[in-house]
Amino acid sequence: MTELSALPKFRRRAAERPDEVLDAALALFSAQGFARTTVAQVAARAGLSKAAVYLYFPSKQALLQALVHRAVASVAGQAVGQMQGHRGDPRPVLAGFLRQIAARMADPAHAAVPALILREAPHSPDIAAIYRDEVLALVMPALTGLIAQGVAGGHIRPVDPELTVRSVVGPLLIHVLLARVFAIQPADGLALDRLVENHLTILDAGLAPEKAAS
Amino acid sequence: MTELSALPKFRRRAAERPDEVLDAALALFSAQGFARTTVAQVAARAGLSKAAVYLYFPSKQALLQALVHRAVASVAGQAVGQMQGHRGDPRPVLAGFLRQIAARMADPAHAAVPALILREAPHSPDIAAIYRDEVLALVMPALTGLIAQGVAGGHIRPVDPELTVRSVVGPLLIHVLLARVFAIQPADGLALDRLVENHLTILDAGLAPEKAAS
Amino acid sequence: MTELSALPKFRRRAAERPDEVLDAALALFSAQGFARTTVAQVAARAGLSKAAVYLYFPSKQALLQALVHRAVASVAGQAVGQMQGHRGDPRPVLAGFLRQIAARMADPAHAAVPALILREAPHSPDIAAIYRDEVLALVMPALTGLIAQGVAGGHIRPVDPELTVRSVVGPLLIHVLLARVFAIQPADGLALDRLVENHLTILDAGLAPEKAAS
Amino acid sequence: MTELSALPKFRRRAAERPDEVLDAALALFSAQGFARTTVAQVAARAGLSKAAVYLYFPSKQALLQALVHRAVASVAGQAVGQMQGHRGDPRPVLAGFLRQIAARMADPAHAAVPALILREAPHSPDIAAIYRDEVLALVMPALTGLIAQGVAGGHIRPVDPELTVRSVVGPLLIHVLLARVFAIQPADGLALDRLVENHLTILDAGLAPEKAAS
DNA sequence: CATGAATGAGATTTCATTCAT
DNA sequence: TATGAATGAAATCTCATTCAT
Repeated sequence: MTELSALPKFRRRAAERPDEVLDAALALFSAQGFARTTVAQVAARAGLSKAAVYLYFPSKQALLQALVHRAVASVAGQAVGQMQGHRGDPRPVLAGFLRQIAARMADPAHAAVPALILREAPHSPDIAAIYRDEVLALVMPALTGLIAQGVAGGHIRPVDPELTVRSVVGPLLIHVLLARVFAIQPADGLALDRLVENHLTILDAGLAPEKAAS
Repeated sequence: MTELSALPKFRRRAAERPDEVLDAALALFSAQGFARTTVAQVAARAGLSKAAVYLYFPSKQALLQALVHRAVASVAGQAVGQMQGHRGDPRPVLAGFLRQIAARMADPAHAAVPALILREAPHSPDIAAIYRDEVLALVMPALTGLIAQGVAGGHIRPVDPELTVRSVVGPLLIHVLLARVFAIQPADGLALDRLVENHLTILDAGLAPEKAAS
Repeated sequence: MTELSALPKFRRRAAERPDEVLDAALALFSAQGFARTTVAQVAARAGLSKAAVYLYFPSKQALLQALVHRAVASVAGQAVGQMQGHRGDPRPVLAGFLRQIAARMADPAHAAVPALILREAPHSPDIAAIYRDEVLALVMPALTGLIAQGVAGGHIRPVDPELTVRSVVGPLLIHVLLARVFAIQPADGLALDRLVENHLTILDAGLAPEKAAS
Repeated sequence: MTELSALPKFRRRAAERPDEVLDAALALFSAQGFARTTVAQVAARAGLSKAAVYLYFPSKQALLQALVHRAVASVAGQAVGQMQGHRGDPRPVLAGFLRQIAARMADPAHAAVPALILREAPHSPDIAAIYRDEVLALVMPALTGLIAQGVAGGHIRPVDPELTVRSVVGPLLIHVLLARVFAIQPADGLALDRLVENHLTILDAGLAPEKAAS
């Protein structure tokens, strides 16, 4: 499967192993759910014995946590930076942000973890916490602040910044959810680009300050 | 225990039993997830023996299906009727629709089933199918049609009706999801009303036809 | 396996089952030790499935506890009664007590539980506690009190009552231990009677008050 | 690699290693029992890798055997010598022997092996055999012979020498067992000295030849 | 209609042991 | 000599499901 000679049993490459195991786990957890996936399946997919999985992760639950951690690391920071210091009309920044998320969601591998979290979080408070603390706690306030600043500067209509965040990102997320969970999507496929542009049209006008009528 | 005649001890009301079982199942599935709930727990909560559950439902999976069926039964029809024949600006109808959903979501009992479905659907194509066929397949086209008609009549901006549906309902659904899954909500609680009104403000302007300037 | 017709699978007699399981467990734990005995072995010996064992006992450890409890119930009371109110020379009572224990120890079934406890107690504080609290805490003070009263009344030499208890019962217990653990015993078998009588000879003289020589 | 020169960090003294492993094993087996102790724990405590343990001992069971062997090595000879050729009243020799054992038992490190053996012997005939053959087979006959000679010489009462051995050593052993297993001991601690002296008082009188009354 | 008793088939986790380096 | 990596074989415990009553 790799290269050179075929070493049947022992392969001894510890450094890569944990990641391989997490890859296998992600694929299976996403496809079947955490509870329905057995450690044996993860091991088999990673090309290891069950016991070897426990060499790297102390429990099945730890596997899930490590998985989420790995996926979540670095996700938030990128986007937040751009918003932090922004002054002026927030709409271009919001547009950029949505397009960025859309690009990420287009890759099923990236969409898999949030989907997994959405399903497992209710039963695993720790899983929910990881995502809440490492992603949402950073991104949501940044968005809220961005909008608040826009309102203050008169660049956008006087809306509730915190609630408006939902109006900004909700449509994109629901679009992906509908497609992934119920296979409900436009005839020409996921059409994320079109979805984003259509939504931005509405958002742009929806947030525009009232025309100071004469 | 319920009706008129006093048969307090020897209650043998066969007709209500299945519903009681489903009530128990819903509560438990919602709280712990389908896979983590045992038939024994459902039976205990319904005040029956495990075997009795199998008297009414042939399997644990059937329990879930029946549950979803029951919840979904009449949900769609109500809303669809109002949209079906509407002519003119769709925005008031959309507003009414959102307020209706919001009212329903405010009751945790009503929000439970969609949340459950969201989590179980990926692993149970049949569950996804029930919801898709009995709810989404009715509501989504109705909304799409309503918007298309609004565009055609010049009441709203020329948007893609199918994609705009996401912009209409997404914010509300994401709001509830954030609150339920990650406990992320405004300081003053779920604030569904405020969310809807804030969103409608944006939506109203966002969908408004371009001012024919000059 | 039992009587009448051969009912291959279901036997339905719940009342006797727990005791049958405990019997099986005692036999196996005694022969192989607790850690080396599997629940599967216990189940097989009791003529049940593994799962059925868990129907009656929530864990393997609980099996051990129930076992000890059952064996220990009522053991202490009998002997203690005779000592409680005794006045006068304690030696006949001690002799009776030792003969009673010896008779009990002659039956391997009775000796098994103390032997088991001796081995498992160090790792299972709860097991040690059961025996300590339900047997030793009753018998040892009774013996101590009996001897103290004998000393006070001048019937026996002024010995330390608490320590003398060891001199009374130690030889018998060590004899059984040597035989069971190392198969070290007289040529003619366990010879419990001879052991007790020989020990009583020594004890009788050993405890006798000093001849108040003239 | 080993010799003279000071290599404080890079210590590679192969010769001591097996003993260090046995030390670790003894501590752990005593504290947790053989079955509950893992080879990994032993290795960790000895500051080695698991595999290194297998370099010195072919199996976990061999570890236990070596342990017992080492502990047992010189134990017996000392005491036996004194008894072998004794002529005259055996009681002073018995007293010396008991005091010697008591002194040894006062050190938990010395008491650990017999306690361990007591627990593991029933499941490991080889372990029982080591102790039986290398300790008991020497000490018990020596004690028996000593007593027999005392009886023959009229120094002590005509008792059964083999059984009387139990009366001599049993109390001491039971005292230690009660303390170790059930934490049952005098208020002022293990009090081994007092126990021995109290027991010797009884034993002295108990073995004394009948007063040739007139 | 209802249930107590029972189980087969697994799931997670552990651990003594081995081997390439 | 020493070890990190790996595993086969088991052990405990769970659970959906069945059947005699």
